[in-house]
This record gives sequence, C-alpha cells and structure tokens, in this order.
Amino acid sequence: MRDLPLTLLRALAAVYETGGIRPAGRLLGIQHSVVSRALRDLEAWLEVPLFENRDGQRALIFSAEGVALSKAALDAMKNLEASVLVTREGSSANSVTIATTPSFAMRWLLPRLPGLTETHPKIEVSILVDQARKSPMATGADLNIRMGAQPSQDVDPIPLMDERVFPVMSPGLWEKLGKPSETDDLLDMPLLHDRDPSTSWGIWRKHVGPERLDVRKGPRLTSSDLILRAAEQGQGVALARGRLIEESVASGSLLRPFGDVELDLGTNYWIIANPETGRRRVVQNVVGWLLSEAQNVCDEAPTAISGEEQDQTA
Amino acid sequence: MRDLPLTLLRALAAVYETGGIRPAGRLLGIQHSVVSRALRDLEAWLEVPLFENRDGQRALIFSAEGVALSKAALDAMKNLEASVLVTREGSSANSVTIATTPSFAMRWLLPRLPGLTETHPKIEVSILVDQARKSPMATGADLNIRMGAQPSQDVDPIPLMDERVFPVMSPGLWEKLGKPSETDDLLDMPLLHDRDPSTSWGIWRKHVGPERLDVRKGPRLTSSDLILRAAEQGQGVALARGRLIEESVASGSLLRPFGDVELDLGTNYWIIANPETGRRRVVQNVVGWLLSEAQNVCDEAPTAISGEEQDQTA
DNA sequence: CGGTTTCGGTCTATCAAAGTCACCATGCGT
DNA sequence: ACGCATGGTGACTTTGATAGACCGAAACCG
Repeated sequence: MRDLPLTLLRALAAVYETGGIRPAGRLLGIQHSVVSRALRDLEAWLEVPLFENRDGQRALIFSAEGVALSKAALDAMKNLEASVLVTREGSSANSVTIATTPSFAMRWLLPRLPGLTETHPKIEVSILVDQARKSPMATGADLNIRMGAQPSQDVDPIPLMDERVFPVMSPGLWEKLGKPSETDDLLDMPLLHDRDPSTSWGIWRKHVGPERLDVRKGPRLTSSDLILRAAEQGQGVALARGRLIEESVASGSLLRPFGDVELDLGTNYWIIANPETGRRRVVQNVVGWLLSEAQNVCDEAPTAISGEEQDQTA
Repeated sequence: MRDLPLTLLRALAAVYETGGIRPAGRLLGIQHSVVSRALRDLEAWLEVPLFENRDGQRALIFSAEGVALSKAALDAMKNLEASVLVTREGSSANSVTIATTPSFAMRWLLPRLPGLTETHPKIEVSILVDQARKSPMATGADLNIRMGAQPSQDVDPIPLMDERVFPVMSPGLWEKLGKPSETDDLLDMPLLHDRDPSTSWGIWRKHVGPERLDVRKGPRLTSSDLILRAAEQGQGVALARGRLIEESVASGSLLRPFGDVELDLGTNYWIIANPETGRRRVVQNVVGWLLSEAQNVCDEAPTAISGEEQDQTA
C-alpha cells in the first residue's frame, strides 16, 4: 500500500478509458507529456510492459497485462469517485442514494423522480450510476437496484418488479422495411445486440424463434441505453426490456412490430438495501415509493395517476 | 477522477486499517504529521467531517461517513495492490494466480502446494489472499476459489468439492470440561463464532441441536482462521469446516468431541476461472490438479498418497 | 507523585514529484 | 500540400508530500 504509485495508476486508468494519451491528459486536466511520462515510469516500476508498441508513434496497443491492470485501476478510481460522491451528498439526514445501471437510471428512474419529490418533498435523492462490477454495496449507496436473475449471495434482495422483452424499432425503419409484422421477418432485419444476457437474441430465438435467426450478425453495443438510442435512430431492431421503453413507445419513437409477442423474464428487478443504512426511515420511504411505482405500471391502472397531471395529459 | 485526492484517501485508508494516526504513519512509512494533515485536508476538501472528535487529543472516532469512505478507500487500495501484484507475477507464461480467502489458502491450499510442484514442476503458482468483497475476477487472478452456496451470477463456477461442518475443540479444553461427548453438552461450552454464515451456530442448532443453545454467547471473530487458532488454543468450541482442519485433527491439535455428528453443506467450494485467462493450458492444469486433490481426500483413499511421505508418517 | 510512553495537532523548511511549455516526428484525412 | 490529430522528449517551474522538531493531553507504572 505504501509504495503504490497512485497518480501513475490514475494516469493509466485515464488512458484506458479514453484510449489515448492526449485524450487522457484532457480528461485529467493535465498535459499529455505528464501522462506519457507516467506510463513510462509505471512500466519501469512494474518491470512489465503494459503496451505492445510503446516506441511507435501511432495509437498505442495494450498488452494483456496492461489491459488487466488498467481495468483494475479504472475500477478502483470509479469506486473511489463514487464513494466520495456518496460521502459528499449522503451526509444529510434526508438524503438517499440509489445506485443502479445507466440504462435503468435513464429510462425508468429519472422520469419518475419528480413524482417522488411530490410525495416526499423533503427527501433528497442522489442517483449513482455504476456498472455493477463491484459487490452490491461497495459504493456505500443506501439502495442498489439491479437487473437480472435473483442475486443469491449473502444479501436478501427485495423483488421490485417483473420484466418482459420484445423487439422494437423506429417507425422510420419499420416503414422502410415494408412494415413487417411476423417474427419470421426478423431474418431480414439488422439486429442490435446487447451485453446483457437476458436481452440477447439467442434467448429470444430459443423461446420465440425463428430458429434460423442468425444471432451473430449486426452491431454489438455495450450499454442497453446505447442499444435503445440506436434503435430510435433507425439503425436496427433491438430486443428491449419493456420497463425501460414505456416512454419511447408512448411517444412514438419506438414501436413493437410484432404486437404483443413477448418473452417473460419473471421478476427481474431487485432492490438491495445497504445493511448499514438501509433501515433508516427515509430509505424505507423510498423503497415503498419504488414498489408503488412498479405496481402502478405493472397492473394497468392508468387511472391511478395522482390528479395534478391529468390536465396536461388531457 | 481528475480531482481525486488519492494520497489523502490512501492516508485515510491507512488510518482506518491501523486505527490511529501514528500507526498509519508507520504503515505508510511516513511521518504521522503527514497523516494528520492529510485527514484535515480531506475533511476540508469533502466539506464533510469524517471524525467525531477531531479536536480532542485522544484516539479518534470515525463518523458514519468516515467509516463508509474509509472502507471504500481501503478497498480500492487493496484492489490496486492485488492487481499490481498479479501484473508483476502473472507476466510469465507458466504462472497461475489463484485468489481465495485467507482461511482456505492457509488451511487447504498451502499444505498441498508442494504436491503441485511435484506434478507440474514448471508451473509457478501465486496465491492471492483477499476478502472476496469484490466481484470474482476483479483482481485479475486466473482462478478464484470461493466458499459458499453456488454463486449464481453471470459466471459459471466449477464445483470443487463438498463440505461438512462439525464442532471441534482442543484436547486440553476437552479434558478440562470433563470429556463431553453429547451435543447437549454444548450448552455449557464457550462457543466461538464466525462471520461466515455457513459456519454459524444458528444453522447447527437448527439442524442438529440442542434447541436451547444460546447462539449469541461467546466471542465473535472475523476470520475463520482466527476461529480455528482460538480453538486450537483452547479458547472454546468452533464450528469448523471439515476440509480446513484435516491437518489439525490428524496432528491432534483439534478433536471432534461428538464423533461423527456433522452437518452436510453439499458442494460448497467453487472454482471460478477468469474468462480472459482461464482457458490457458497451465491454468487448466491447475484446475485439474485442484479437482484431483479434492477427490483424494473426499473419498477415503489414504493409500492414494504418493509414496515418498509414507516413511515419515509410519 | 514524577517519569515514561503513547497518543494527536501544529508549525516551518525542504525537496522531489507532478506539472507546464515548447518542439519534434509521424500518420491521417482533405 | 496542408491542417490536425496522434506520441515522444527535454528543460523549466511549482506545488504538494514530507521530515523534523515541538506542544499538550492522557494512560501506565512504580
């Protein structure tokens, strides 16, 4: 611990994140020469080459060790960053920090936040977006919302809501492709792929078909949110989580070419409360609100919307 | 990321780990004054108090935020440290890094390592001890050995071996207590408790009894290894994992007061291979060796020991 | 009670690490 | 050919981490 060259590792993390030395310098707000020197010093200190072509003039290539260490360094930096944020914002008695994935935060949580402010005006919510590469509570957030099958480990998760997936595409692309309406038409469509295994075309093909579907063709993006954006821009068909695209379907930026054909994932969203802070009153209030929000949309109940907004929607 | 005061956070982590400013200074190999200033600067930068009694002269008390941030900082430092170690040692083609818990490394893996060196002389094994607070492969180790129920998440674990737990104690304590032999005698014994839920007396009472057993009395130690050491020193009865105390029972430093009464946990040790490096030949060799070692002791076969050592044991 | 050791806080001066700046060669689009 | 991106390098500057000495307070011990 005492000898860890933290600044050098930070530089490495920045290089890994941005993919270059000058961009890393910009990210860190320092000169690129410092980053360059940092990499050299780090390699000298480790006595292990982190790059393949350190001498060449063109874009650098990470070695296997370089990738591994960079990932770890970036991870550590992100963790620290998140923890610092939580420490800063979580000091108030009425503040609740929720950690979740970018896509869920963007597509489900953020649109509903105003409702929480109305119900509990005093609660200050901080949303912490992470990649869930750490164990659930490592960030120190009060609540953690995770997607996927039940996390079996030590924690006991609260089921938030179920999920189903189905293909979606932009209206523009739909018309361009001749308004397809049968799942067999997927064969001729550009597919958009996700890293999330529960929204993989392989599962869809297995349960719905068509069997001849080639699940390898098409671009493979790293974030569900990116996938949906690509779909909205008409770049292809995405297998979407129903919960995350309610708004896009309602506003017409995405449509379901195959009607109600969908694949049920069962309960797929879980709340994991921080064992240390999760029992606080405010936190429990937020949990209750989350559960009620999930209910509202799960069972129809468009009439269950609180009165104020009806003027605008009407 | 660019503004993270890494050295200050490292100082905080050291203070958290050692419990004091001067000790932290010793740990880091710097003056205590530096640590003191670091804490002050960090609090000023965060605008959040990390300690209750920063002005007082006596041992400092962490605030809630202080504990949370310190944990995160220490965690990040440990991760970085481990990754650096892996990067340094893992650069050879014949090196395999195994990450596991302190107790498993100490009680099962280390004693068997010489055998691996005999079977595969060229393989260089590095053992990385961690606390598993991170997601399985965050350290970059080639193999990860975990205890507990099957880790359901994205990874697909290889079952290593099963486990059973039973009470053990030192021969000295056993005689002192009048050589008890019935599980009901547990009522009058000092119990040693573990953080590991699968070796908690609560589970034992539920499946074996006695029902009146008070599972709260007795010291609560943080590491399985500590528990076993305490038991060997006659400080009480520990609920031990059978796999980890074979040597102690064989050498007579621990005994099983209740004979064969035990609680089966089923498959409880898992190997998780690093998806990036786990397919390397050497790594697969080590996996094979681990599995065969687990077999050797699982089904009797004391005769399966390779010949050399029989002289000494006879 | 005084002696000793430990604790943490604070101050100043110092020195190396981290950073700025300027310049170079290279490759890639136009 | 030109502009603009990429990295690499060397000389200079600044700032932050650090050593070292000193202080007061508390605990321990005879």
